[in-house]
Amino acid sequence: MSGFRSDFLRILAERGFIHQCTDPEALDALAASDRLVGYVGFDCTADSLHVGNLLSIMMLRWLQRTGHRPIALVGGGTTKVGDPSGKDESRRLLSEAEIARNKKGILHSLEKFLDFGGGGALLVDNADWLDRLLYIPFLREVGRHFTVNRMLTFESVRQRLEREQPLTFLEFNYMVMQAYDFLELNRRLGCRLQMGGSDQWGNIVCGIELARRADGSQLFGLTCPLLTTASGAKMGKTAQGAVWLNENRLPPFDYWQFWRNTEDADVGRFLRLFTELPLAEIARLERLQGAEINEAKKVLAFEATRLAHGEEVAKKAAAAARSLFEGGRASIEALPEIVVPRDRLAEGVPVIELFTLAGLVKSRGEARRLIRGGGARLDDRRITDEHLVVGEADFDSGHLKLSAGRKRHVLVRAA
RNA sequence: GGAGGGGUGGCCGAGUGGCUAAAGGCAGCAGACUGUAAAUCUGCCGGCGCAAGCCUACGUAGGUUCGAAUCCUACCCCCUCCA
Repeated sequence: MSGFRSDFLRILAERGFIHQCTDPEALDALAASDRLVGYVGFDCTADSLHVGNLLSIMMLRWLQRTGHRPIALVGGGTTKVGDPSGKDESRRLLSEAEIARNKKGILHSLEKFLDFGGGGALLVDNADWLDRLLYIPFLREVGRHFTVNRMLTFESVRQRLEREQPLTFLEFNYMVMQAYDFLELNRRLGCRLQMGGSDQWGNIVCGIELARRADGSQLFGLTCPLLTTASGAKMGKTAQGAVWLNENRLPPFDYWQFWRNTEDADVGRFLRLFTELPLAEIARLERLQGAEINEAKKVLAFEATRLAHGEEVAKKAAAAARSLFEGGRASIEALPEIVVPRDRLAEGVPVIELFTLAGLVKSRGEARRLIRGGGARLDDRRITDEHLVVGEADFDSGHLKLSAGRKRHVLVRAA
């Protein structure tokens, strides 16, 4: 598979992005000779993208870097329907206002990775065409190219039917709409390629078939593997939920930490997928053994954070981690922080409450347990008294560091 | 339409009148060991409370009882077999 002539496919193949691809030779020839337009769809269910979307985002980024044009499609229209893929239950429907807010957040995520400047990447919303469709004309133009027989064979549909879980007609239409998106993007913007996770294969192929039947044009599909960690856990999920790309959802320091705590066995693979370091450099890092592999993890954390949050922020996160874990001066400015008014401090605030405010624990009871278990620290001193009250006197330096375990820290600032 | 089985904490899954905030497992959190890894071991793991205790919770709504996840009634949902 590595005999690709185009930079785009060669890089994706070398770095491990390619799971399945329709007609790779023809796509390669196209990418080698022309400016290719390709897209990925993101659904609109949250106001930030997360690490689970990162493979797709990186594919778009490489598309742009190798001289082609990436399109990010947000599913403002399809989100009103809900994708049955892989879900065993229907998604809840979102209101227009929620969708608008989510779109803004998604653009914020993407802007870090793609250049939306003139002639560059494009952000489109399929609501622009889906909202205006008329039922009868749509059925006549598009619906006639789909057979229900074929639709029933798709994995997402079959699963629902086999488990005898309800699949509404609304959801059943999801693949038709996604297929139509591809057709529409091809007609409007000359888009020839759709990429996505391997779970999107069926939907993508649907679009390719539709375009062939409706317009006689050849479109292409490319999917990336579904990522799991070496231990088999789903990539990008932690205890607190998804690993978000937007800083308002997840502090950059925590993002950095997420990558820093990668399992040994995943380091090489992740460096290839989630950074843009040269492969030779990655090969060198990957060969590090024992404790030395920590160097590779720091590089991974820095590079990944740089892409998502910028170089300055990545440096701060790295510095904060260094001071936290490797001693050295207090360079803790990148830690997540909360602000407590001075007059409240004057009255005295129970530590238990501080931990709850900082979001390090979910309830006061959990804070107590943390203290009893010896996992709570205040400026690196273990807290032994769960009734401890923090007052203004504890804030000579203007801030106080709360720690839950070795890895989770929040800075409390007096204001 | 008929017969039977079932809905329990984030998930799986025991529990058939008080000893049940509910066994066990998974996931999670913390501690120890390490390399901020993995594996292992220990503790914790509904909310409020210093505690005693109070509140919330075993599909939903009622009822029986001193006392119900457990018994009764109705309803909703799911599964298996038959027509």
